[in-house]
Amino acid sequence: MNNYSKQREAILDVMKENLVHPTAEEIYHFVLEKEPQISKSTVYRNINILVELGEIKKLNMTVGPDRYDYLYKEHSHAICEKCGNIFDFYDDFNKDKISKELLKQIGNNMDINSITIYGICEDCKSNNKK
Amino acid sequence: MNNYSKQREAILDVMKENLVHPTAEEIYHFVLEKEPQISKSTVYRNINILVELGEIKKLNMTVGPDRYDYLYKEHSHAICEKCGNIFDFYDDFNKDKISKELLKQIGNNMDINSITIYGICEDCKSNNKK
DNA sequence: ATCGAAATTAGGAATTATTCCTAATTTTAA
DNA sequence: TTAAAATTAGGAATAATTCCTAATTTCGAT
Repeated sequence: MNNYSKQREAILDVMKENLVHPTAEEIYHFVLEKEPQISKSTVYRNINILVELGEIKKLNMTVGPDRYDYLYKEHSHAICEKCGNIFDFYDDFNKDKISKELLKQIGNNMDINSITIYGICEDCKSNNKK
Repeated sequence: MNNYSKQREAILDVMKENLVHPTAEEIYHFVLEKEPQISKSTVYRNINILVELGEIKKLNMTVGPDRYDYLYKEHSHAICEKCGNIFDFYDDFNKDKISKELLKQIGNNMDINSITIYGICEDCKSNNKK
């Protein structure tokens, strides 16, 4: 794994141009405009490779399919569990502190990749239908 | 939604007895021992209801299907993105502080349900095959 | 540049995870 | 006790993703 292909480059370009946390399906449609005969399996395979290479991040969603984010700058995410909206934010609670706390509590020295806050956003709270 | 049924009670019992973050499929198999003719759709439907009622929590996984956790006590999760292991831990960085930070940065007063740390655990770091 | 090995591709089949549908049964509450 | 509302089992349908294969592209050593 790691040979050049214009398909993989087109996918990464799409991720750089669209900072909107697209799903795999959405990435596929964006890429189709650059590479009209790319196949969906190629898109899925390369998304996984790019995640593994650390070029993009996978966002695990509560509602709907997973989403992806290009890491132009280190940041965290707050995700609404009702509407699925994703809010980027820049945290100041540092990883070192959490890292030490994890080691103390679970006895496992994890490398932290990201911190995600799950909750209910303001709009969903006021549009409360329950 | 909210009538008593022994099926739903059996699912909640399974969640209370198995603090191992099971998948929906695993919950189905555990429940089968109590309710041998329960159907998988009933399990899925009730899992979703119990999540909505706040009795159990859905854990969004990077690898594999989603997992569920009975909330015997408020806690956070650290999830290994490689092996899928879930570590429960009790954080001391309080929600209020993060809440205020979110409001300041994204201008949205979210209710925080949970904080999840995604990373790579010690075992996966040392068994590094890359 | 040329050639063989390794990696990647398109396209579609297969698989996995979950939701939806329907008629029958169970629960509720008046 | 009874009718309305909720829930169920079972299976079909859908959604999301991975797998398979033969053809093509890329790479690296000449």
